[in-house]
Amino acid sequence: MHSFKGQYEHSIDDKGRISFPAKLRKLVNPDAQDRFVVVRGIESCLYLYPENEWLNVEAALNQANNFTRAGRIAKRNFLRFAEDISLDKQNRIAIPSDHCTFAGISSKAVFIGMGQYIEIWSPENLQKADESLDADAFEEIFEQVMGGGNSSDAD
Amino acid sequence: MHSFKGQYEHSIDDKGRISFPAKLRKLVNPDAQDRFVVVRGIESCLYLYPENEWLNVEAALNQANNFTRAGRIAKRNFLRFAEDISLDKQNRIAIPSDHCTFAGISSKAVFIGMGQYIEIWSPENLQKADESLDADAFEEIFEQVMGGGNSSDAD
DNA sequence: AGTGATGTGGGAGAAAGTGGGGACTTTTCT
DNA sequence: AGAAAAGTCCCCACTTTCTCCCACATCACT
Repeated sequence: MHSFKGQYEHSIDDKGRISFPAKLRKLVNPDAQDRFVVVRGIESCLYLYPENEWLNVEAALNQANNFTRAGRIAKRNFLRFAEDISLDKQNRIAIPSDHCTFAGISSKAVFIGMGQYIEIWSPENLQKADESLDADAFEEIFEQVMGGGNSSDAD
Repeated sequence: MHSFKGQYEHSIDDKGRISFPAKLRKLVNPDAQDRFVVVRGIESCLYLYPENEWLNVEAALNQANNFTRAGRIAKRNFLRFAEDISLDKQNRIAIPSDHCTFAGISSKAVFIGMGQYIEIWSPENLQKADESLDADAFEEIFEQVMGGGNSSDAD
């Protein structure tokens, strides 16, 4: 019931607000309604977690040991770029400016449903990522990811 | 539900006061509201614990065995540099000057939410720490942590 | 075509961050 | 001991940022 999918491009106004796509909003778990966490993604994009999904991430981070160097680094570099945001009465979110800069987002942003979370891209970066991925590589990656679990593929 | 996250840079005035970030303040447990403990961190930064979290630290330290060298050292070097501080009516804290010296903090300071506690860095030291962080190693840690958090991907 | 939901823009008020003055306490120096 | 210096805490004030609210245009559906 709450698996995000689809792609939606919206514009950003002068105050840094973006409409949250209505179709995605309908998929958000009611427990988390209006409450999200944005965090820097691995590629040049942002991840948006509804609160209920974020709790899983936090649980994983809390297992990192604060008194080992690797544990602290992991935690610090993940949490420092995470921030709570929520929808306003018009179902918009305001993305912190640091995060916009990181993701190269200025006047438009693309939401991509990714199952448990949502990615936010600048159109330019998304296009670059698309271009750097040729069709063969995509097929290979797809096989690698899906091949194992998909037994109907075998015969 | 009160897990600190985010990164906020604030300036320090002539009297040594720093605004405590509003977004972090909203995450402080109401039991501890306004009351904190600063302590020297392991890297060149300070740790800031809300009172309720500090009690857990104290409890852990009290379990350290006083009759082992490691136990004594851990306890001594943590407690000796710990100090109570609290927010003033404008939600500012005054960091003791020797703590500032230790962390190299002069005109600006960066707060980093670390889950149960908060780190305070000088911008310079933080940047140094960032530069010494190997990007590939971090990505590996990142995937490891995130992979664990996304266990609900299975269904 | 009408109606309601959705995406976009702007104005006003509230909140956050910053700086400084003044009263009071504590420390230090002669 | 007494005075000067430093530190602490409260109040006030200003600027910037955020957020709430209203308005309007567009789209989708019946």
